[in-house]
Amino acid sequence: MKTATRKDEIIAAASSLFKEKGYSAVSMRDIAQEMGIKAASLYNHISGKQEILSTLVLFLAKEFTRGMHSVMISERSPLDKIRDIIELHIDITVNHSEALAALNNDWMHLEDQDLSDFVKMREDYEENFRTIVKEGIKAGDLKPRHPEVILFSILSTLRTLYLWYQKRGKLDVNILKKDMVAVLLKGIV
Amino acid sequence: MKTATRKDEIIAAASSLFKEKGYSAVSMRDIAQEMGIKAASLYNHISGKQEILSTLVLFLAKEFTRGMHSVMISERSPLDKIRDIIELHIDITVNHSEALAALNNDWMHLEDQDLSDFVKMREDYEENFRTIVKEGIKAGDLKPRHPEVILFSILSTLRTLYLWYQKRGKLDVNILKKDMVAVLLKGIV
DNA sequence: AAATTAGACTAACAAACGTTAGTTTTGTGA
DNA sequence: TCACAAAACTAACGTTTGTTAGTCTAATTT
Repeated sequence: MKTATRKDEIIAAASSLFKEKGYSAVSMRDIAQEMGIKAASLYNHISGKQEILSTLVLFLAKEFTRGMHSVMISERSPLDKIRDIIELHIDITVNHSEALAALNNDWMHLEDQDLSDFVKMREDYEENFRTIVKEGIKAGDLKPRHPEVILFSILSTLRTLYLWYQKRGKLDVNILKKDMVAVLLKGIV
Repeated sequence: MKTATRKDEIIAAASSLFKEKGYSAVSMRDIAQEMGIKAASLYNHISGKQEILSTLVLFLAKEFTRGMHSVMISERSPLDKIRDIIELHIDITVNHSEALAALNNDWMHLEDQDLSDFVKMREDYEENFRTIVKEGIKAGDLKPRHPEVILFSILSTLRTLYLWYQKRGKLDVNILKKDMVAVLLKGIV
């Protein structure tokens, strides 16, 4: 557990502001004020506003990519893989709830290589998920519904979880996982 | 069916840009360019950027509020009311898919009275939904799960539907409703 | 034909933006 | 105590921002 550098502190402060107002509505002066310093001082630690965003977003994108990869190479059933993906999202949400807003809402403000890297990772992630869903249907694990609707309903719930997790007073992670898996897989009626 | 005024055209152009980059990242010059005119000309039709946002967001918020109200006063079962709410979201998504991005992501840039009006409507909407879910559980219509988790999983799926609706080539509305109700209520396994 | 109006235009404004340059302060190790 | 590096500062830059004022044009109304 290495100590947080000044750069990490800036990124954390920025995350919090991005979550409230979005990347474009947050100025370097806002971030500096949150840190108790002047805007120009930020440049002793980071190269610019864009670096804050890309550090934030690409870190999380890689986290999801890595998680999906280990699910893919596991020998578990399609249904269990979906359970694992749900838990992956919950784990990342619990550990990085501030930064997830930027991942979801501000990725389009990335530039050049960072943007195309991100889009690639996101597309691959969805494609892998889609494959698992299709395998689940073929194997009879899942009901024979349109894979796209299943994929969408699970993914949009998981992607917006960060919005609720904080508001509802940080529920216990294991209870959350249990409830979430139950509702998403078995429905409510 | 009254014809679209120039103001309506501006709001439509702005919606499309807001959806792509968010309210703060879109300039009046961007909107003007989309219309093929100069930024200053926009002010012959609207009072400012803020009016575009509030027109957009409050219109939709009222649409949801009105829809929820007619569901509430109906004499249907809690389960049927939830079905109706799902269909309400799908109808609004199909008819206003561009504007929904601003509702979801840019409402916090509203000012003063508009902001507090919006927040009130949104809170009331969620509270009404929550009440229906609780009644459904009490009546035995729904499984006895935590109402908050049910509410969250349905609502976050419905709220992000606009993102998928366009990407997946505008599916048929009735099929979409059927699939959606099935997946959200009965689960996938 | 004259008058009115809707809707575009150019030019400019003050404020806020991200960022740079150069300087001063602060804390650490020799 | 001195030297050095880390990290703050002030001041300013060129751009972009939302918006206003005033003007011109083309269509519609009288």
